[in-house]
Amino acid sequence: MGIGNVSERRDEAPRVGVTSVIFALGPADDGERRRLWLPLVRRVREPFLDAWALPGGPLKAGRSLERSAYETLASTTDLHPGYLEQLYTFGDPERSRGGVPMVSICYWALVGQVDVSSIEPRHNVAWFADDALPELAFDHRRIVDYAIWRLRHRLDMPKVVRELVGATFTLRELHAVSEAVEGRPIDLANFRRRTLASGMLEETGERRRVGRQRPAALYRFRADADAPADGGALPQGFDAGELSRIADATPAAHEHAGALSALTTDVRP
Amino acid sequence: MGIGNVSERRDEAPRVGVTSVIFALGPADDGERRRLWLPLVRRVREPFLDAWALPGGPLKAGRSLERSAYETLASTTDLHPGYLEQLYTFGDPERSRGGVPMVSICYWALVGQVDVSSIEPRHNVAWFADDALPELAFDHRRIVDYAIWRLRHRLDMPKVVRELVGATFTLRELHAVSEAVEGRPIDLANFRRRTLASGMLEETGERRRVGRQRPAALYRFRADADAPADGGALPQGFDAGELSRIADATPAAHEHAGALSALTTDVRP
DNA sequence: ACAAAAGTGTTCGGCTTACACCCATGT
DNA sequence: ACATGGGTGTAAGCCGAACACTTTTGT
Repeated sequence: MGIGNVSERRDEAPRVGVTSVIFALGPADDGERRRLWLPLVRRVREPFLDAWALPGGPLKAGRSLERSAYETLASTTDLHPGYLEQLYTFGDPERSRGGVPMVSICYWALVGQVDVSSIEPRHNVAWFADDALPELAFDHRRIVDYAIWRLRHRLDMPKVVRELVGATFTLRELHAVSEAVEGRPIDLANFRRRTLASGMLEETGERRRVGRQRPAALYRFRADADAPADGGALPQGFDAGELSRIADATPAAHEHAGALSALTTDVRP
Repeated sequence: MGIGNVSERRDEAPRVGVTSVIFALGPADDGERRRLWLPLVRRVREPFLDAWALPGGPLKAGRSLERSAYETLASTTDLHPGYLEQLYTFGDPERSRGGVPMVSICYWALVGQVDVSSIEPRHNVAWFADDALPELAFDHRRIVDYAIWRLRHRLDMPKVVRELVGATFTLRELHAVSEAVEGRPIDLANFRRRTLASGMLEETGERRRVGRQRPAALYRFRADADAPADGGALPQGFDAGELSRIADATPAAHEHAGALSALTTDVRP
């Protein structure tokens, strides 16, 4: 893989791949703020041999972009995403740095709350906290930063938040999630009022006690809270229900699990 | 082009194209609100033969996505865009409706203020006002709606607004542009205060008289107003200066003008 | 003087912020 | 009683909407 053949490769037709930034919300370690975790894949080829990279795979004919992203997720994490949204398409021919010219259609996804230590380790896959990422291959660091930025701008969407807190939750739990994603402290009293005033929540009637103090009211998102306030017919992310339909159209997805786990988007086998 | 070969085509590898939604700000017709205009291309092939569609062309190897979009623009309008931003990538295999499975990387662009009636007519290219569009091929109507939505959310960016009003302008002109893009009336007095309070404008010291009334102060955007307030290293649109560099890397662009004018993204020759 | 546009003031309500405070519960 | 978290109150400040108003200019 010398430098000599770079100029030849540069004229090849670009390959198309789908790359995913996958987020999971980690547990609350000893009273600290919770963190976002994401799985990375170790590269087994040049360029960037042995570096960590975002999971990805080639775009296969006959599959929608979302389904390709879904399959990538399933094969690298064995988890089913609860939310999936297109992020950006990168295609600068310089970005593959000696590899084949590559167009990467990037997605970001949520897989819910995960106890990272309990995930069964997989070959060449590891999870990292968002504030302790290693050096990444290609321009993947930029892509991760962009994905985090997007997630932070989606905290007003029930589709997204529901995936991070579960179906029912106390306002304090919701608050903790917001602080974890925003990466900054948020006044609890004001958060409470603002959130209730949004009209997106309803009480379940039940209560939950966390420590041994007064139990807190449990809430859920109203069924009609997903209606987009702004533009209706615009490209949106997919929530768990929509994704299950995508998954249903992928009957053999689990059998192929692992087949892509050593691949990353920006190189072909 | 019968139905019989659809299933065969479905398994082909997807083609990649670049599609652009191009906006120009039309003149103020007899005191009415100004409108956005956009060029469309008449299809010369099935499917959707003779329908209007967004201009586009295949993604060529060795070119960045932006440069491909830039070339598409130059060849269909003979105008140089002053702003260019990626919109979304569409890739559902169903969308080509009998054509070859197609991935379209969509961009939107501004080409400044245009007197549509003075544009020299081109074969198979025509300009339409945004509120009087014809039926569009494929899912192009959705793409246009999304592009308009995005433009409306970019009115706080000097890069974008500068392209619509020119280098210097009165507050009333700026106000008229905002109303045209937002598609709704905006209180002039409040607009004036809000805009000045943003700190992005500075007076040129000169004045301009439009009718025969009191002349208005001329403003320009401050040189440092382009600094993104939010995320710094995130994918952004390209303004005129950055695009000129892209164009410089495209020496033969004008010679090829017209070569793509009859193409649209979702079909290959 | 009048018309038309430039430009200013003022009031109102909604929403965010900061922070003090009371309430419920188990040890 | 007291600690801990659940939940409420309140005052200050910012910002946009609405709209009345003054100023400047040419005819």
